[in-house]
Amino acid sequence: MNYEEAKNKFISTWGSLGSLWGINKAMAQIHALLLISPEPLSMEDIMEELHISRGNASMNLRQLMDWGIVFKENKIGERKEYFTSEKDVQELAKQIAKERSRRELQPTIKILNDVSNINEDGSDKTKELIKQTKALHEMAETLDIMMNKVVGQGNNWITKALVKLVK
Amino acid sequence: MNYEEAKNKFISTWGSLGSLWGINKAMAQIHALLLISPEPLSMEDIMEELHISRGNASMNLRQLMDWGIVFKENKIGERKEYFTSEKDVQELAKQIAKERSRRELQPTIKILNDVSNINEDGSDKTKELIKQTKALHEMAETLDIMMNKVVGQGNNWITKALVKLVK
DNA sequence: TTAAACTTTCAATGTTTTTTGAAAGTTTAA
DNA sequence: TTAAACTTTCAAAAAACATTGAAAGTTTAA
Repeated sequence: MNYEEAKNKFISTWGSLGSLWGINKAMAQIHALLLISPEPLSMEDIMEELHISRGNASMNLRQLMDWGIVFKENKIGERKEYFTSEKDVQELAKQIAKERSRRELQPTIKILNDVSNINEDGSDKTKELIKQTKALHEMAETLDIMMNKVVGQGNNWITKALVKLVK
Repeated sequence: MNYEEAKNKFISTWGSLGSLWGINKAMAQIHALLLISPEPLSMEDIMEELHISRGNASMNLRQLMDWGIVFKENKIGERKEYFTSEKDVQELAKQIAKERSRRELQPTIKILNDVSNINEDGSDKTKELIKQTKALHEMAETLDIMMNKVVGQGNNWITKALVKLVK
């Protein structure tokens, strides 16, 4: 496999993986491209490499910046904007975990909490609803703590120790 | 909030969360319904509760069984098939983690491995591609271990200890 | 056997999401 | 100021994905 093949394989894999994880293909592909690019790229560069339209590039770059994993960069003496991705995968994971917690997990936790606090009326179905949503609530909170405190935090020794322990 | 409201809220929340996690809405809703149902339900019951067609119910039930989180059950003397979900959320998480590892993470790890092993040709871009895919490969393997060995395994004391440690 | 009771399949249809591209908007240099 | 260089927005088109429902398939009781 030569460089071009490897690059394309990586970009398209990352792209289809992205959609499984709730971000769209173009967004994931732009991210993949920036991640392996030693130099910042302009919007023009990105459109060309990935064969996507200007609008598409613009919108997805914005989303990536909202996620905090892609940044604008300005070359002195140039009007054009350039983009780079967070290159440290530890930091990348931290940022992604943090955002997914905020966008998905926390709203879910709130609803699980509301639902699990309805009035116990003695019926089987109410008991089951309360029991199961309580259990999910507890699990979601554990997961939330993991995502915010364990992933990518400076205390990465925890992960290493854990992996050694269970491997 | 009464039982009906709470139930509907739970089902629709679980349904839209599902699509964020890569399974479709009907599938997630069927799962939610079975999770809080004290009795096994027939396909008819499910179609009625969720207002979905027979075909839809059939296909998504099959997928849930493929994921190993929903089971067929036969009532004696009855021809009809009934369905229940895995009720233990710990076991549920284990099963989901295992399947996602198998379906998504492991194929990705393989590709990251292939890509990170291309010939180093001395160019900056090749160096960067190798460096980044190696880092992602390592991270993906750590995550894979976590998903298969830590989540839901009998050794749940690990999770508890970890949460206490970092909370 | 047969036929009733049930489940599965799949082409057609409907829905949602993504993408395009051209017009509107913004910034900067002169 | 103006106009060139660039970015953003958004309605319309395309693509992807989910759902329906009727026909085909399967199982079981008699």
